[in-house]
Amino acid sequence: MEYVRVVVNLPSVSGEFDYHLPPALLGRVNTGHLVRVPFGPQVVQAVVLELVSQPVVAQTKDVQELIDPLPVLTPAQVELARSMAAHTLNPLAAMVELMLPVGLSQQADVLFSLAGKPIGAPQQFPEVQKRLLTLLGEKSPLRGRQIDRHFQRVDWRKAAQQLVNQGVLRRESILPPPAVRPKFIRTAQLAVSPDEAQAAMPALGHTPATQQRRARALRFLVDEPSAVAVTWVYAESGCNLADLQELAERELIVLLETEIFRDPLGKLAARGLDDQLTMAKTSLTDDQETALAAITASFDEEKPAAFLLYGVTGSGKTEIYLRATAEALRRGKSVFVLVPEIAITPQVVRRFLVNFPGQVGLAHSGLSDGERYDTWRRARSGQLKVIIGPRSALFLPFARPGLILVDECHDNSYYQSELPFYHAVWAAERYAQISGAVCVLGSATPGLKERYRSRLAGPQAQRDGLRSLELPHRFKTAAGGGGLGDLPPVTLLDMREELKSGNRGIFSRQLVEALSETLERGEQAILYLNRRGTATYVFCRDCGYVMKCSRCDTPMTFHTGAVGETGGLVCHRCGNTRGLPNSCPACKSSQIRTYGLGSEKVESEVVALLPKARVLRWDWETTREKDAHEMILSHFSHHKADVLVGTQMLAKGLDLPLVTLVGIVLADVGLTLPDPFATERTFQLLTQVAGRAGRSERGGRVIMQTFMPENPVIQMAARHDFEAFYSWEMQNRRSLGYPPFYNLMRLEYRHNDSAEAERQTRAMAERLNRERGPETELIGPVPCFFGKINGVYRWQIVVRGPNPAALMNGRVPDGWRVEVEPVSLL
DNA sequence: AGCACGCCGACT
DNA sequence: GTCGGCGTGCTC
Repeated sequence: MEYVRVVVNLPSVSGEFDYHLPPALLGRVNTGHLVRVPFGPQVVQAVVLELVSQPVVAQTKDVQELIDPLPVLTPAQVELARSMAAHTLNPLAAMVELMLPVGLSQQADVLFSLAGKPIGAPQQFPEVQKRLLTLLGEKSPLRGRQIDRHFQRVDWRKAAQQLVNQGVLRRESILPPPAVRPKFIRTAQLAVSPDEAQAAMPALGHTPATQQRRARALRFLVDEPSAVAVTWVYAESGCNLADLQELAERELIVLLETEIFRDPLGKLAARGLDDQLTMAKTSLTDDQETALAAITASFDEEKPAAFLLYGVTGSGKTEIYLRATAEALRRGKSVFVLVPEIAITPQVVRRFLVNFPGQVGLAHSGLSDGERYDTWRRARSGQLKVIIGPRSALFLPFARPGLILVDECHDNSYYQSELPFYHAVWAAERYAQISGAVCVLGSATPGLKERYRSRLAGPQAQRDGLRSLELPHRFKTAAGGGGLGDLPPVTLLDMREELKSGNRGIFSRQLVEALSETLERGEQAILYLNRRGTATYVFCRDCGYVMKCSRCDTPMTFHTGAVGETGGLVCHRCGNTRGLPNSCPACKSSQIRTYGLGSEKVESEVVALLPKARVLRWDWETTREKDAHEMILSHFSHHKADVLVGTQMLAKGLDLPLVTLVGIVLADVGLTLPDPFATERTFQLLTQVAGRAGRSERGGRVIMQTFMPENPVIQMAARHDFEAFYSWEMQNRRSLGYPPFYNLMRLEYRHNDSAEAERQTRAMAERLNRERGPETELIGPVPCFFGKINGVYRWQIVVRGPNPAALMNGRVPDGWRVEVEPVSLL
């Protein structure tokens, strides 16, 4: 086995390449190792996929170097990466990249320097070349990426190449070393017995001041049983490094370099953790026992199962996660806990931290590269046993995964809707199969597809099924109190009637009344609106013209905070802003007004109607800053506000026991979108938000305002009737040929010129039509629903069939974005 | 990602 | 006649 098959770290290169192992590396390189290899004219990083005895090509180059003595990927991860690449049509390198910590994986670069050749009259060079020569005259050599910073939006590479051809510049391919490194601190430790140290104290320096300083340092170390950071010694004794070096010279102490881990949990732990969050001492309910027993039993099966844990809000899923985790740890296995967004699930995170102290790592976007790298390394070395985080947390390198939990598995944040496209729930299941782990998908509102899969029978169930576990009853939560009733009753409120009776406000009279009663009782309320901004549109009452973003063709939204004193318009696609128009751009009428409502508007209305209410707004706008989620949530849960006004985020699994009223300001939003998944998303959001009410013995109620009370989706959501919705929507999906009955693939083409985007898309449609089988059909080509983003036009084709991805022959055509099993067709 | 090879338009 | 545009294809 003197050859390796590698994937090179260039995200758009999809192939696998064979290299020869030089004698010095023989036996030291194996699957998962990170190496440096020559690739064409450049030097790049590569990850070893496998050892091979015979390369597929006659000529092979040598592996240059082993970058990290330990593998950066486990064999199971390599298999997962290959499996994901095949399923999503992404290049293998892009999947491997997901698994490497930022900073460790380095892209190749070029190094430019002056060749020392005398340059004639500099003015004979074009502008860009002159600038390059000046730059390199000041600082040389420079890496390509450093030069990039000096030339924004200017293509300097061609000019540089010309100078290289003329012999004025020299260039070489380089591979920068990893940008992250283990962090070390200097520590000191007593090297002699306390008595010996005591004896040495009088003669530690020539002057009394020096002697006393060194004696204080030594005395401090006598009291410290283990190595301490030198900065501590400095602080305690006023000594400096020279003093400690002198003490070390005399062999009274030793100076050490100790590796420390940048620990993102430091801040959390310092805040103190509630011990009421430990696993309930009380016994589980029968349903919980049954579910836990099934999961536990599966650990010891030859082929561990994938479960769908369907539990209504407050039914105690977290308790099962905790106990299943304990079981996995007892078996020496590690555990992944995937959550939609870590900032929104502080309770779940805390409970894991409290129950498994020192073994839990957090992975999320707020970490620095160093913290991320250290978390990754601690997972690799086995110091961490449990990882909690969003979809990317699945890719940390545990040697022996035993359990993969996906909380709120219906949540769309598990799908990465940008390149490279992938679904973390699919990956979690696949990874569990590969590594022999148990997979548990938990949700209060499982998706149609998961539910369908949990009800398969026979060989289909064998191949594609989920084992169903149900927690149909609400449970006494750790944070809650007494026994709980059923899900809260929902009142459907016909807003057309309100209009007819002269109420033109955004709240029905019943909702206002319920709000004020709730606050009088000292309880809390949530108002949910699936929108941001004060007004959805600015439109002309004379001609109907709607203000749109010039770059995106998307209606702009009014925000009081944007664009100066009076407020202005914001495009939520691209962030473009502009002021409010005084007259209609189309017909010059002055009757151009804001129309619609958003969370800002809801907030100000509540303040106007109930001046004493303390209102908090929680939406994308108010959570831009770091830790804003936690601050808003803790503020509200400590009852420092009475009403929480918010958008989508309210639907996630919050536990707010004082909330007894949920008002859904407009349930209709989302039901009219041209997307086969919009109905399901809306139903899930509505039921999730409704579930926020009455999470304690105080009970609760929901008021759902709508302009279409006869709409079956709204009615079923109001009844919490999952079963009815399931069969209703399954029938739709069946008759329209959508998942889970057929699979979809979405192809998108983007271009500055709309005609070109259309032309390309039509050409692709023709090709697909020629190659498709009779069971496969195309929807489109059509412009996307969001047809223009940031000045770029988008067209798409949706392919529907038993296996539409097969049409691509494993590759995405140049310039196309292809989504296999998309979660939205907008 | 680079870079080479390759085939069509405006210049020393 | 060449310089150079970027289309296509390859890198073990």
